[in-house]
Amino acid sequence: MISTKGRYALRVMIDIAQNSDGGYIPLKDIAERQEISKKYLEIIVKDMVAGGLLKGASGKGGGYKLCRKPDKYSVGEILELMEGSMSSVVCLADKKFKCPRKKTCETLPMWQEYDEMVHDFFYGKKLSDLI
Amino acid sequence: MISTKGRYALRVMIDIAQNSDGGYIPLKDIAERQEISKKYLEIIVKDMVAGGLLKGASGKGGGYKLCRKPDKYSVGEILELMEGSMSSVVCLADKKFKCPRKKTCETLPMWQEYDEMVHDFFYGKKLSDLI
DNA sequence: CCATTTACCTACTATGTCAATAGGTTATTG
DNA sequence: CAATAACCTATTGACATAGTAGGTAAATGG
Repeated sequence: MISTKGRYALRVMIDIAQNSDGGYIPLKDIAERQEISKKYLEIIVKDMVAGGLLKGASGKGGGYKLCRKPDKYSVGEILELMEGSMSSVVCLADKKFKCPRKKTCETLPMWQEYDEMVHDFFYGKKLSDLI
Repeated sequence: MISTKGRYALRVMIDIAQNSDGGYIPLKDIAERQEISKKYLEIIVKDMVAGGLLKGASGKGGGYKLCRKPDKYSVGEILELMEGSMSSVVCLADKKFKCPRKKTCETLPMWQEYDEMVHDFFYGKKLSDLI
């Protein structure tokens, strides 16, 4: 299940894409439009800046803006940053996780197939497709 | 992320399908083969009986067996029973959840499309496909 | 008929994540 | 230099996960 972090992040991106003319948008405005607590959004937006999705600027006239054009962001990239690994099972989420049943596991191929499908879906969708 | 409940349930089903000749398989045997705590499996298997996936029998010669042939179980049915709703977002998981942004939500169509894809994937896969 | 086997039942717990809230400090600019 | 806005650390309540613990009830083979 996608948590608020991923969903809100997506909405922030869309909000900025729709309301910015290239300048910075203060978080206060985004929070009001999206009806999400500004305090909570601060946490989310901080991760988005650290992850290279947004650029932030302090002081008067500051706020947040996109780093790229909307068609250069995939939804998968945004979700993966906020939600951590998008893998369906631990076995595939953690590279260091060495399952002793790996060779004989009857379900692993299905999880792999599933993960691939999900990956393709979300990385195929661009931010621009949502606007 | 699929939890142990869903994953273990699937493994129990496969284990029974592979090791039963139509008779009951004691949980002790399944737990040993699968290397999962028997105590924990009890909880899982209990839900599976209640959900109509397995049939249980007490006493000597008892245990668990499948109710149907493996090709009559879909993976989706098993996962949905153990994990609850398979929906990607709250908005779609809870029928009673009335989102005030439903009409204007830019992301909802994507979640719907995603949920449909996931549903088709897991309901298309049968238990017999995993054996 | 009874000891053994097995399912079935209730309760508890440690750990972690989610979704926030609270209260500050730093940076920028009109 | 005051207002604006990002940035930072810490805390919290609620809930889910992944079990553990210790029993009772039912069925059967000897």
